[in-house]
Amino acid sequence: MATQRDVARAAGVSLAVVSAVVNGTSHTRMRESTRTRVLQAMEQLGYQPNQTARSLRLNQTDMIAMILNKIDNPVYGPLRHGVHEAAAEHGATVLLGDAETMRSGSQFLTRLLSQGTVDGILIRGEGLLDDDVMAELRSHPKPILVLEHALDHPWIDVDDRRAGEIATRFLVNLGHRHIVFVGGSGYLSQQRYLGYQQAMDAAGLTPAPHLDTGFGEQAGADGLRQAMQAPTAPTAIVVNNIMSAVGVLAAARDLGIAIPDQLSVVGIHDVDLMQHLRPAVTAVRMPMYQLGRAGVEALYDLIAGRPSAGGVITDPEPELVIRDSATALTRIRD
Amino acid sequence: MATQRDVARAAGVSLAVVSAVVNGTSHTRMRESTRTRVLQAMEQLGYQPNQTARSLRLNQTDMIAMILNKIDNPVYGPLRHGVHEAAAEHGATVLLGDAETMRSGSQFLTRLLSQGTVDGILIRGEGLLDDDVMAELRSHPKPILVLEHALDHPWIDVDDRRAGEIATRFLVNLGHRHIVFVGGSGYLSQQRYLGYQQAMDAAGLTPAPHLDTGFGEQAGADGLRQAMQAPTAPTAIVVNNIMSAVGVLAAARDLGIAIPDQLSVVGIHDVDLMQHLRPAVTAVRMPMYQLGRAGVEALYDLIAGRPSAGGVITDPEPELVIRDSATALTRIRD
DNA sequence: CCTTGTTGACGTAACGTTAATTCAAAATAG
DNA sequence: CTATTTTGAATTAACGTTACGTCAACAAGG
Repeated sequence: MATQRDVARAAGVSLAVVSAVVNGTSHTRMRESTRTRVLQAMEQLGYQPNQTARSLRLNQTDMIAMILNKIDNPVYGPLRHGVHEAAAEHGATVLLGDAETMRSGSQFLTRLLSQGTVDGILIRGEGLLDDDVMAELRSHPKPILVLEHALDHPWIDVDDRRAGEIATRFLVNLGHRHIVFVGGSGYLSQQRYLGYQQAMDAAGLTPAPHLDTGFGEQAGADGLRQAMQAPTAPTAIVVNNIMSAVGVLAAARDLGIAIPDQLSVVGIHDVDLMQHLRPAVTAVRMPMYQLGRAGVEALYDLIAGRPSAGGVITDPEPELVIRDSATALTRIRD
Repeated sequence: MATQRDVARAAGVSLAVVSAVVNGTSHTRMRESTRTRVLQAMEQLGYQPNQTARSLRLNQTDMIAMILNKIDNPVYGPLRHGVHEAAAEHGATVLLGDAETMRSGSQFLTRLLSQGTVDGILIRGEGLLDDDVMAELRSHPKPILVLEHALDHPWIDVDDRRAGEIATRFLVNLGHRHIVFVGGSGYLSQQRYLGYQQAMDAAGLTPAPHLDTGFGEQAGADGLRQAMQAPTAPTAIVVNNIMSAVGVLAAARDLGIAIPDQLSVVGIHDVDLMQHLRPAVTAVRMPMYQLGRAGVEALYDLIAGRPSAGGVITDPEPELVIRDSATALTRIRD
């Protein structure tokens, strides 16, 4: 491949001029005619800048890493989208990694920890990385931004507590009095549960304990089964994470529980899939796209050494998307 | 951050020795005591090799790019897994890109096209990239391997035709005679349809035309609606791509069609989600993990200038996973 | 006519690695 | 005891960029 040296030779100018043409540097000036001559030579030789050399020289790679705990969870679609878009605006590419495959000594981690690979790291799922890995990451010379609440790192997140509250209040307003909160574990789920509690308290209802059965479809099924074993069965259920809603629907079907007639369901996080299930699932949509964008901006603040605007994103609030899985309580229970 | 020069100074040796210690080069020899002294200095200074400098020197980045057309399609989970794993065995990291966001001039593309960013490219969804983008990619100096049938590039793929055949034959063996093939578009879908045709022909049945409604949930719903408008309604349906199965189930529910009693459904590609739907979806599982691994191996053959073993992966055959969405035809129709 | 400023460019030193070459000292051979 | 080989290392030249410093030629100002 052609280098700047080749271009310089072909255009009959010095290296410095070629570099200046490539970068539009103002320091090194030249005649317009020279510029076009260089441009032509570049065109003719098919010159492509060498990123590696550039990165070495500038000590900056224009790449950021994003670590997610389960990449193909559809809730990350808009997040990824926002991150990629905002990164592109900063001229950067995104190196995507899955926390699940990030054991200590993994290739991805080694790559991150060696110098000069990325300009910064975005991470969601801090809780899922073992301490060794986090310790190694913390030793990373480039900034790290956590996309969820974190104690010892700059962080930014959507309003999970509020989402729990919105879902619950919606059910309360529909007349439900026995509402359970199902699924999840860890800080985020706890925040959502807190929102649930808050809404229950506000309505003068007693919150049920958090059925923290974990994540994914099976967690939803397990949660529903547990919930139905209570002395007084709930008439509504807030599902902590959206893929668990699939499991809730399946388990309800298996148990002969009609949704929404016998049980109303509201999920937290909204994905395309939810409108294609039957019944279509009512869910609280989180501003994940905005989280992605804001995350990148905050990271670039850090990279530039500017103070970074972190904390909870409140501007686009979590938004209730009403579909078919929740309905007003008509039968009087209890 | 500490460089080899710092380590050399601290250990009282030359740069060459440090480099040799880092890489275990045999050419530059040293006393064991010197080696440990260097190792200690590295430890003490927290030396991390600079990837960028290494890449520049070696003209190799130990990164490969993988381009998918819709990253969060769950069918890609195992593919990604296989690719990451095999890449790790080659000491490489994977740069993941989405074809959807790869327009001409996109950041990701620019990055790929500039020299020295990746050692090779894996791409699935060639058909989804416009000609400009493909032309640009083709000019890329590093090898490209296509993870689906391609005319003008080395390629490797799972056996889509066989999958269509397996799904269809299963339904034929269950006694179905009116079987339609729904969803998809493009080469891959066509292959699957070919398999469908083949199985129909083999059973002496007339294949229905390909209802190529596209991809995703909506495509499934559309396909089913179209299929039911035929003069004689089908008793079974092969769904070209798995996420469309969700749409088929939803549309069936909306139309009052009981699955599997009135209509048997078999999907191509299997994902976790399918066992959590009701009814759980019978599907043909494709060896995507193996495709990922084989793809990386083939790519590294190309990179090393060895002849690359491409073509259709036949070793793990597509495998039928029987669940609840297909059943024997009991009512005599037509 | 000399001074000062501007234009248009060139030379070169890094950035951190790796690997080829060189070389002194020690070990071994004859 | 000298000649040769081996050991253990040091020097140095790239890899392709970028940006600082320099500088000749020419123009404008006094």
